[in-house]
Amino acid sequence: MAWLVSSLIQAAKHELEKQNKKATSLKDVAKAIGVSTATISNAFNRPDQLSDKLRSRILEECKHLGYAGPSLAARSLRSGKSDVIGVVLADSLGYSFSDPMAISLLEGVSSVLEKHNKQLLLLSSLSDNSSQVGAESLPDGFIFYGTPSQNALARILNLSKPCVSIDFSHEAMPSVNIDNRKASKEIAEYAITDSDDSVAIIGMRLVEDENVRALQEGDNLGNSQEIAHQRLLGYLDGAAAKGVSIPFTSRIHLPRNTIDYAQQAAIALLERKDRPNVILCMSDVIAMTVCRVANQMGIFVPEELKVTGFDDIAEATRNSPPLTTCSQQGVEKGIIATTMLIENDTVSKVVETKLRKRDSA
DNA sequence: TATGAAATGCCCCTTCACGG
DNA sequence: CCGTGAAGGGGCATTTCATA
Repeated sequence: MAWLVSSLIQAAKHELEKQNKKATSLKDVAKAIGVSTATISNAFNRPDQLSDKLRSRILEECKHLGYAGPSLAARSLRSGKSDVIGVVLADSLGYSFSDPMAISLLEGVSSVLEKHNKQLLLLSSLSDNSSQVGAESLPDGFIFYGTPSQNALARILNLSKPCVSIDFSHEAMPSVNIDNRKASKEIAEYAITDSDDSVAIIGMRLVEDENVRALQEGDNLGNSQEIAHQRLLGYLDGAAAKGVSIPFTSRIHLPRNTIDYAQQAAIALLERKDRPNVILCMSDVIAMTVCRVANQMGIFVPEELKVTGFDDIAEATRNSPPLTTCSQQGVEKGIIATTMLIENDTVSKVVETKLRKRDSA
């Protein structure tokens, strides 16, 4: 009798501990059902390893016990795999969700991951506290979208997991890129029709400066492989091919690709006495903003002002007037990069861009 | 005795090797 | 064919050990 009571107390105590401490584990259900842990695991993951009868009994019991199946965390601990792919965004998550290109890219990435039953983990290289190891220990591989912070890059490379970069190149991984310089040259040549044209450029992140401003001679443009740098060179190539030179005062830097900054730049350019009649913009967001400002000022696009964008986001076709821009196939880039990662393809790819001739230039 | 370093234990699961 | 025991894997918590 005494034994019975104490064992009941033990059982109750055990039950209580289980309730407020931790969730039911594979081990718990194995004990409760009276089979080995391996058999439970097999029942969920390898049905061919046990009889249908036992398997259905186990699944039924597990449902009763409130056990949904082996934990992902424990599985990845054992197998060293998680079936999770990390996408490292150069910008903050909040900004990225407002960036149409990032959205398109993720659409492409997700479509491939879904086919392969893999999960997606979004990381921002900015939310990166010194040397602290964070969520990046989970994924089996990484896709970098845009140049990440040095810290994040170093830490992730240190994990020796497969990586693919998009829109930048790094010696340690294959990349998916477009030819920014060529594409920019092409669109500039298309928009500039006359050697008398007065051309301006609005780009983002040309220099390290938190203010909207014109470039100056001697500005340090940083890494020559940077997208903005390449597009700038492309525009200058195109202008030169048409016999036009673009003065520093007409090369405008924005700290980020946002409507607010673009508006500042647009107003400044269009209020000039010698205002430009062609504005080459490094993104559709900037170009659409320029169009809107021009409309408000009573300047006709494209009759008095030609505007070109870059990216070919969905809104570009709905702009007034529809935007002449360069399609850089965001979805496609996401698909290609993810496929490379999954198939262990380490050959870098250049995705073809397409000039979209619409009405703004 | 106080402190830092090294060893051990655990977590939870998958999977190899092997016994009825 | 069915099923099981036990190893092992990365990091954290705890214990043990060694040194100043």
